[in-house]
Amino acid sequence: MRRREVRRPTIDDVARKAGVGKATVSAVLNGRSRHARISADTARRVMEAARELEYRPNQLARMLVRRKADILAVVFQRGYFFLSWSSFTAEVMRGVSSAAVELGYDLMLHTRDVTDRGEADVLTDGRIDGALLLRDAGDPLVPELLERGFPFVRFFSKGELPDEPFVDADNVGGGRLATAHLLDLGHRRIAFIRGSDGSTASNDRLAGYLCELESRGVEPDPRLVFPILSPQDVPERLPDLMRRPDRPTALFVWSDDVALACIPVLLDMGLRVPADVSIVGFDSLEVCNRSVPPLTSVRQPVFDMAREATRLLGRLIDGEEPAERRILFPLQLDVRGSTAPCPARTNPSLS
Amino acid sequence: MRRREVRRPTIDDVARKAGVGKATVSAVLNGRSRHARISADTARRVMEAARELEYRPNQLARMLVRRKADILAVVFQRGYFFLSWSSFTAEVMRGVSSAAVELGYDLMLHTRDVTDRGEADVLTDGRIDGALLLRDAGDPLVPELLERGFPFVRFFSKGELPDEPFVDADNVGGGRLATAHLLDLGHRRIAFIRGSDGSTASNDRLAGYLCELESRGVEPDPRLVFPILSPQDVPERLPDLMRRPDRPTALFVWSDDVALACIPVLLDMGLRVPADVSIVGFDSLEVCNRSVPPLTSVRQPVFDMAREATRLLGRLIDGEEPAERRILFPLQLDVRGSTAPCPARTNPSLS
DNA sequence: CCGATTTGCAGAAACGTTTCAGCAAAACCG
DNA sequence: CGGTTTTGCTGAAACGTTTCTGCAAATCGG
Repeated sequence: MRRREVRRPTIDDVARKAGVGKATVSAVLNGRSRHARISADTARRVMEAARELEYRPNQLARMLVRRKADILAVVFQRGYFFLSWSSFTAEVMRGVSSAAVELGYDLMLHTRDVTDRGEADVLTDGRIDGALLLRDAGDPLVPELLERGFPFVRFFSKGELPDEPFVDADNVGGGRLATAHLLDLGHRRIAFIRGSDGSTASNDRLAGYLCELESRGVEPDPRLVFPILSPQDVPERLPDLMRRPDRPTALFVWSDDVALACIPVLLDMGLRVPADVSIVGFDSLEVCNRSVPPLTSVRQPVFDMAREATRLLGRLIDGEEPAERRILFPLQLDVRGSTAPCPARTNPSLS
Repeated sequence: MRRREVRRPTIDDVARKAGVGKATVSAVLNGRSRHARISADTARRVMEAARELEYRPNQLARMLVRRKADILAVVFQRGYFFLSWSSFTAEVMRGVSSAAVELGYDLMLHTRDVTDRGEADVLTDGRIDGALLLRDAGDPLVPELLERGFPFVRFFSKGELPDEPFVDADNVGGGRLATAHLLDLGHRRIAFIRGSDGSTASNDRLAGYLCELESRGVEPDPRLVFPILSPQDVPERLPDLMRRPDRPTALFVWSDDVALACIPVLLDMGLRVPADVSIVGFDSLEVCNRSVPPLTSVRQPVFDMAREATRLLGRLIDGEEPAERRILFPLQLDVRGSTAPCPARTNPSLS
């Protein structure tokens, strides 16, 4: 596919052909001319020349001089992006791209394996106007970007630093909601399947779970807080929890993707859902309706949150001082088919 | 987050600080100096100055003058990317990014809603060195790019034009493999669930299915070729096929994602898998092992194919004339638990 | 020790755009 | 009609790199 060495026409070619200066061409093509007022006749000539030459401005040159790339980066936890892509991630990307289209941005995914130090460099090297960050708590990238004054918004995790813009859900409240639902159904041995240590979302949900248990006078059992980080790990890990003699009668799982992976594994162990074990997920993605049984889940407006985060980033890039740079979305519970009253006989803690 | 207006240090600043010309700085930092030979002492001074100033070259300027962006685009069928992201897509991206890292490329996803005409313009505007295309048959973008001499590789679809580089699997062979397996199990009423009309992959698998049926003397029934384009559509569409009195005893489904979505729906209809209905998927992704029952599927080396396509693209960008610019991967069948011998009594076409 | 070669570096051009400052000509005002 | 403002456009500077050309100084060969 030898690259055809026909030089693409430049703005000079258009200017020459139309018999005007290139400043005029630029003004005509960009419309927004503060200084230059263009006569209708000249504009027509320029347009015609551009059309005939099939002129398309070189975006790199534009970006360089305008100091604006019209590109946003989406930065996930290192390695996360392609390792454990999930329905959740897809929904995030849908929300981001929906807003990006409206604001006129393209999206970039950084895949190069860079050191922590290098990561901030890569983001601030001019090719990108701002970044959406889905990163763990205590990430060194965040203070680095903040210090450099590079526009970013953290989403689906809580901002930790003063002045750090973020969009998150009320995960503590969500944790309470799910736990309260299971308690109301009579469950007492409720396990919380948590995610990564660094995930503020998972940690907040855990906090809500503990808080609700205590406020209802149920003693939390630390052995019922059980980490499963990804759907892949479920077949191997979950049986460890469920084969205990005092196994839980309900699972509150930090993510829909993990919760959905639990169902076939439980079935395989001879445990029916929800007759023997109730499950509550988190996010309430569309797939929750398609599982058998449909998954009860705390609804997080993932699409809207991603959208809002992107718009906030847009405002920050434009140099606006948004009234609210820390946005918290409320949560609510979608009760579906995966939760049922606690089966009295199989619960050793009841008698 | 007012953008700190500290000007980033440029190559001039480094040159001044080190007391050398900027050509020297460039030579030192890039190493590969054909013309310039640098003394060890000068190199040290430059490095030191760069470190002290925390100098990071502006990539835009580099890209402009080098006429190289070190960025690859991944271009899916319009709208596909975020609408129906799936395990398959994730695997594709894993393969692409794996090769991209090795070759030193970043990845870009185009999300802006552009017209067909505009799409080629966006790709060739200088921000990107080459593109990986996952597009339907007869896509107007392809001849456009070919004519402009822009480097691209089509993957997971068959190249149609002369000289068009592509990486695909032997889908006809795969279709025969799956169909033969079901025929061997005694099935005669085998449905083929096909994807989009434009998908060469789905069409080739259909061709293989028809070919194998005929070569075994089984009359193909056109009513058993049934389109379901995405997992979301399964609950609504599949019952139409399976409620017929002469319903098929086996499904050969064009994609794992759709095949996996069929299992709960069939269960819901009271049909056991594989006792009542056998299912064969396509791709044999890792998730096939995690379903209940595990999904029999034609294995397509998605990761390797994506990787190979990316490497081919790399060579095309470098202006090499690769020996083979049309790569076809062979397929094989992974028999798992979702296929079983045909149940004689429930198949009206047998007697 | 003299011419030829190599070494080490600097200045300037180039990449293709946007934007700033300027400048004639035309239009306007009293 | 003389001065001010507006109109319509142009040339040059700027963006921050890489790379080409050139040129002294150092080294080498005999």
